[in-house]
Amino acid sequence: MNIGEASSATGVSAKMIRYYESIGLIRAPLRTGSNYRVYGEDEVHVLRFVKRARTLGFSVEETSTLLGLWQDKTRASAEVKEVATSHITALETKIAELQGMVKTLKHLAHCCGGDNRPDCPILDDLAGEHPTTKGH
Amino acid sequence: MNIGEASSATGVSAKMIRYYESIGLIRAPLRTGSNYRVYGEDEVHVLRFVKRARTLGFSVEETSTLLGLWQDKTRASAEVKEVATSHITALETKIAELQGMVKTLKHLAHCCGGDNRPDCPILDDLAGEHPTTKGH
DNA sequence: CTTGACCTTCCCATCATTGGAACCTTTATA
DNA sequence: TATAAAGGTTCCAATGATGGGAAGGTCAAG
Repeated sequence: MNIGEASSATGVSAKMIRYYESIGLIRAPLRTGSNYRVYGEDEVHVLRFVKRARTLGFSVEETSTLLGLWQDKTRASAEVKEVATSHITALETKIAELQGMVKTLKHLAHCCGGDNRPDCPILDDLAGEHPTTKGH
Repeated sequence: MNIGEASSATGVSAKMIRYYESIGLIRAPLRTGSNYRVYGEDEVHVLRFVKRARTLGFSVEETSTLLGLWQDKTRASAEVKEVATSHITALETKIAELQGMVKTLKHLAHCCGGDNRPDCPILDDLAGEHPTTKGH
């Protein structure tokens, strides 16, 4: 299997497969006489693992840790759970942050006429004048 | 006011002030004879506008648009509302995405013993074996 | 044997921000 | 007044994850 086939078998682009190899996330595969990368089932399995972890929002660094734990037969599940739960916490922090932005923006958009007049509470807020918070 | 004072007056780092100037988001200020940037109240006001917009998650590009609308006395508030609401939509899409990740991870973490045994549903899921979804 | 699809390496761009080097200016202190 | 600290200046590089593209080698089918 060459890189293009491995790519379509895993959903990881050929570009990214080479990148993951270059940063040491995955091991360099064997090459053909004409320098083509050759992938087998094991490599595809690793790539799918990486793909899934990335889809779940783990960074490449975290994915590397998880990959190490996966390949370590003696690891404790507690270690994995620790990585996962701290990732959950980070995601929830991010979500709360975004929700705060949405809340503020929705309030401003609600107060904004959205018409042809130049008065705009959104811009007023951005400018640091807060007339919308007074009368509401 | 030099760049350091403008920075502490607005919460925008001196580095970023120079950057915003270099990409044309803000105008280049006057300079002293010794080439120091000089800021006045107007510039500080603009910087605060930028800071607020960035805090609300608008990209620099969007911030630039909003800044243009702010400085355009004849603009319609509808234009501003359009920028804001499409940003809200983007934020909500991102939130939903992150919530999906959290949901999956919480499910996996819940199924994971978190003990000293090597069995780990989280890794099993990442590896593409889905035993947790069966018995649940 | 040519064509087109694939592979290789290498460099560049993104987005917003930070860090640092090398150097100049201003201010405070000994 | 000499000097040191704190600030300014420009320029270059890195981050994280990915995409784009050029220049060139290789493989398959027609």
